[in-house]
Parts: sequence; C-alpha cells; structure tokens
Amino acid sequence: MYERKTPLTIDCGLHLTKEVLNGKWKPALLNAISMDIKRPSEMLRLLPGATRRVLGVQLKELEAHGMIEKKTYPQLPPKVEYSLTEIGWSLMPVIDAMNQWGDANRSFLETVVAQDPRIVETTKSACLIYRNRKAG
Amino acid sequence: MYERKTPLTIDCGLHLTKEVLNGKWKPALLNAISMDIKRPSEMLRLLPGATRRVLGVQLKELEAHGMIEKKTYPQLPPKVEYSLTEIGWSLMPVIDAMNQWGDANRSFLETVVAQDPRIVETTKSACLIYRNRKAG
DNA sequence: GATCCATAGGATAAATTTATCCCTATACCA
DNA sequence: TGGTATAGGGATAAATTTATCCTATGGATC
Repeated sequence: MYERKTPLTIDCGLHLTKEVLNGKWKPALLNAISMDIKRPSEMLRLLPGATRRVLGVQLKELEAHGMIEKKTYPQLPPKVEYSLTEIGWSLMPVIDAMNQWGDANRSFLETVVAQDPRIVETTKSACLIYRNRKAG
Repeated sequence: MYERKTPLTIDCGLHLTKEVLNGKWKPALLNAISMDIKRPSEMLRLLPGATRRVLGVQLKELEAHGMIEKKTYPQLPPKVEYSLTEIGWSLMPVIDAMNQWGDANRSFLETVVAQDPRIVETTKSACLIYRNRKAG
C-alpha cells in the first residue's frame, strides 16, 4: 500500500475538514447519499465522469473516516447500501454551503475557472440530479 | 506552462466551489486575509508548513479566480497586500462552516484521520492564529 | 562586501491522486 | 453458452499538485 511521505497537516478545523473532503468525488458522494442515492451503481450513474474504481476507493475512505456506513446484503448479485452517519449528517450543512455558493455564482465561476490558460476542456456531465434531501 | 489533460468537471456548484478551494493552503489563505493578514510574508509566518513558493502560486490562482485582489506598492523591498473581493467575502461563510465543523469535531477527526494506515506522521504547525474577522 | 528583507517566478524533482485495465464471484436471462 | 448486473480490489500508468532549489531586485545594516 502507498505510504504517505509528507506529514499530514491537521492543525486547524479547516485542514481537518479539507482532509475529509479531499477527493474529487467525495462531496458529490456525500451529497448523493444524503439524497437517498445509496447504492454504488446508482452513484456511478449519477456521476458519469467517475469510474467505478475511484468511487469505490473514495467511498471506502469516507467510511474509514466515519462519515458513512456500509451495509452489505448477502445477495447475488451483490447489494450494498451506504448511509450517512451522525457525524456525516453534521457535515451536510458544509456541503450545502459549498453547493449553494457555487450555484449562486455559477456563471462567474464558470468563466474565471475556465479562463485558466492551463485548462483545455471542461465537462458538465456529472451531478446532474438534484433532489430533495432525504430526512436525516 | 503545464497544461491540463483531463477535462475539468464544473457541473454543479459543489465542483465549482471545490475548484476554487482546490489547493492545500487556499482555505487557510482566504481565512488569513479575512483576518487582515494581508502580506505574503505574514501569511508565510502564519503557515509554517507552507513554502513561499506554494503560497505565491496559490495566491496567484485565488487572484485569477477573482477571490482576492492584489495591491503592489512600488517600494523596495517590495510590499504587496491582498484583500478579499466581494465574491471572496461571499465565500467566507463556506470557509467558516468548514472551520467550525472541523473544530467542533476535532478530537474525533484527528483520530480517524490519523488512523489511516497510510499516514506516518502528522503536523499541527500551521494555522495557529485565530483572530477576529476584519470588517468586510 | 556580505547578508537580510520582501516579492516573483523558472526549472525540476518528488509526492500524491486519478485513470485504466484486468480479474474475481454468482445468479439470471436469452 | 454467452452476456448482464453488482461489488471489490490488485497492478500500473498517467495526471496533477507540492516541494526544493535557484536567480533577480535595491536599500538597509553589520
């Protein structure tokens, strides 16, 4: 297994939160689970830009960090459902704040972000579904 | 210059916000500037884990994304001051939410984050200063 | 004259994260 | 038999981000 070589910075709340959300799809996954999209295959369909592999890895990390719980059904084909833990739910206001700020400033952000000369291409293929939040 | 090879995902607010905050020190820098720590040298002292180089790069990106403004004083030695733009200020509630959630769950998070077998070492050397928010 | 201050940024190495590809297992369906 | 669905995860390549090191500026200070 890969072993980190640089000390992880966990000084302030900001860095701790950043570490938990550190992963391309983690906020989107938490958001999806909060909206009752609980099976990996559903998440994969919801986030076409992601691969099964990455989602699996990031779900595992979220689970290891205590944000989500995994329930495996002894069935075939396999069935797995994830749900937010209590602390996972407590993180949702942060996710919501990020989501809302980004949406509220969408046109501006799309412009400045895409203006970056390093960026050649952008995609809007993911996170297309917005639903009501499942009752926690 | 480095050119991105993978399309940037900018579908939902979540990803847009993530892109703006994408950088090890960006949330901490925004937080610092909001607390009237406006000169790069001050930020460097505040964040001992960071190098001058990285802070410079990330400040430049924040500026390019319109979150901060740079004022250069024609002096020697050079003097530069950063300040939050209007949209930068509007992002502070998100930063605050991250900061507060992380602080509120500090002991739990320090445990689970450090439990990761990939992690060999952690550091708490940065973000040590908390002050009152400068009036926006 | 050497050194430090404060800032900017080039060049390159190293670290870390993502992407790709592949294989496992089993029930069901045509 | 062959393909589909569902989930897990190894191995490795590629992409991206950070870290290191170095050069430049001009005045002040030792």
